[in-house]
Amino acid sequence: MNMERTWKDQLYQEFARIGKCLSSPKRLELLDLLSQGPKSVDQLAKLTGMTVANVSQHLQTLHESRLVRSHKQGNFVIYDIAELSVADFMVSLHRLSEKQLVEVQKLKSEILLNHVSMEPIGLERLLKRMERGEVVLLDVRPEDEYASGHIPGAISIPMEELEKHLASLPADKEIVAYCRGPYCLMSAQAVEILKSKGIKASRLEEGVHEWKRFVEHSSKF
Amino acid sequence: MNMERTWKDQLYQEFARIGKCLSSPKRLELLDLLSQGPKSVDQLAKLTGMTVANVSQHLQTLHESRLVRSHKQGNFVIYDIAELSVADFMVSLHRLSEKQLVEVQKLKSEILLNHVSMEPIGLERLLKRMERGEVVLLDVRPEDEYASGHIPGAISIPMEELEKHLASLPADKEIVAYCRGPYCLMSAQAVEILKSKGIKASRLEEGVHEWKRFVEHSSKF
DNA sequence: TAACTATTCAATAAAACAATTGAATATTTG
DNA sequence: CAAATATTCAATTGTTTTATTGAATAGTTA
Repeated sequence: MNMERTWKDQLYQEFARIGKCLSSPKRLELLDLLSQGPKSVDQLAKLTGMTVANVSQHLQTLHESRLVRSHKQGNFVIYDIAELSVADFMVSLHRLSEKQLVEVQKLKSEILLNHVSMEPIGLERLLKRMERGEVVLLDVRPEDEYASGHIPGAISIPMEELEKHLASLPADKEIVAYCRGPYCLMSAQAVEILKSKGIKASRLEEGVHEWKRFVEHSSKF
Repeated sequence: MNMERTWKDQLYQEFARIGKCLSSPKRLELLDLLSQGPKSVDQLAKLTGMTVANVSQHLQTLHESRLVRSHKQGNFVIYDIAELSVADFMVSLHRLSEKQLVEVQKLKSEILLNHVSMEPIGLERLLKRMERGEVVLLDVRPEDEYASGHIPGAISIPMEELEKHLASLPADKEIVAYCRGPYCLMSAQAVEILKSKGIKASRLEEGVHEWKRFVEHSSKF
């Protein structure tokens, strides 16, 4: 049988291994969560609403395709994305999905209508205004996610502690809140809380990886 | 039941629709071929070694996820990628697969060992040498693929016509051949033919989309 | 060492998928 | 209008995949 054909078949078989990882909604959610920082199996189970056994199984699939890696820490097994490029690839997938599938666009806009008059600020404008000291960037993700990577200049106040720490925010400046990315609602909730306290606030749709891609694509010279 | 949970489930369901398209080797091969230019169903069937019915089925899956589009032309249905970004996404997938899966690296290097002493030229060096007029870039894909997009400055001689048209090549310059990309072997075969005729030649691994990405990432200023 | 916790393993049942076949449709050509 | 061609449809089969359950393992703490 044709040599070249079998070679191609094997090659595409391999590409499809990565593809198979992306064919389950739950696995995609796991990859997104791990993109924000390492997590244990039952942390992931709680965040996704899956059973632990189920999560473990999915993680092994991802592991076999080298998209995640793990190490043992005491009783826990901590999973992490295998490479930064995996997170970047997830951004590509989100972008493509949003561009091609109206359903994604619909879902996104529909949820933001629930969160009143939320015109998001763009990355470019945000960075300019931060330079001029006009706004404060607020990272509302859990502390450990902030610790494993955040947009430079952002301060960290996890969602649950936001109401307690309102005082520590500069009263005169506008607040821009961000979280895990375009499909995470924490920042939207944060903005609502801030607004309800009379603080001027807006939402940054992008997360760390979207930011990273932005600076890489715009700062070449 | 939790509002946010159902929203996320729907959203990731949609992302996974794109993922499912990428979970079959044959569908990936179809996407790669269509990235090079529009093709009819049985053209694709011949190129991939599948039955026509099977190809048609896969194409419909891809169509439902808006990764390809089609129009009727006489008796034929011509399929095409829906967006340039689909081709770019495929490049991302290839890159990620090659980075994470040793199997892909192995398959790639093993086939290039069959093609004698084939040190490929890099894009950067190629473009410089083209500017200086030291090399001629040769596109060995079928004419219509060249017509629907090629690296600027390249001349088109489809693989099958190469031996006939050897005379039309400048005798004093080195030839660099390219084809559909890193996983297409036409350019390697072309180089072998050229070398056997005593013409100095080397292979460019990259195809049109890899080139496009290269210039977009390096020419920002 | 015993109890406890986090994770994985193994077996199962239900659902989704892929390849195959032959028939049906639509368009073109003689 | 009949024959030919390209594609799609529909039904079938065998294979993979997913979620679920309960048991097994490995490491920790009392």
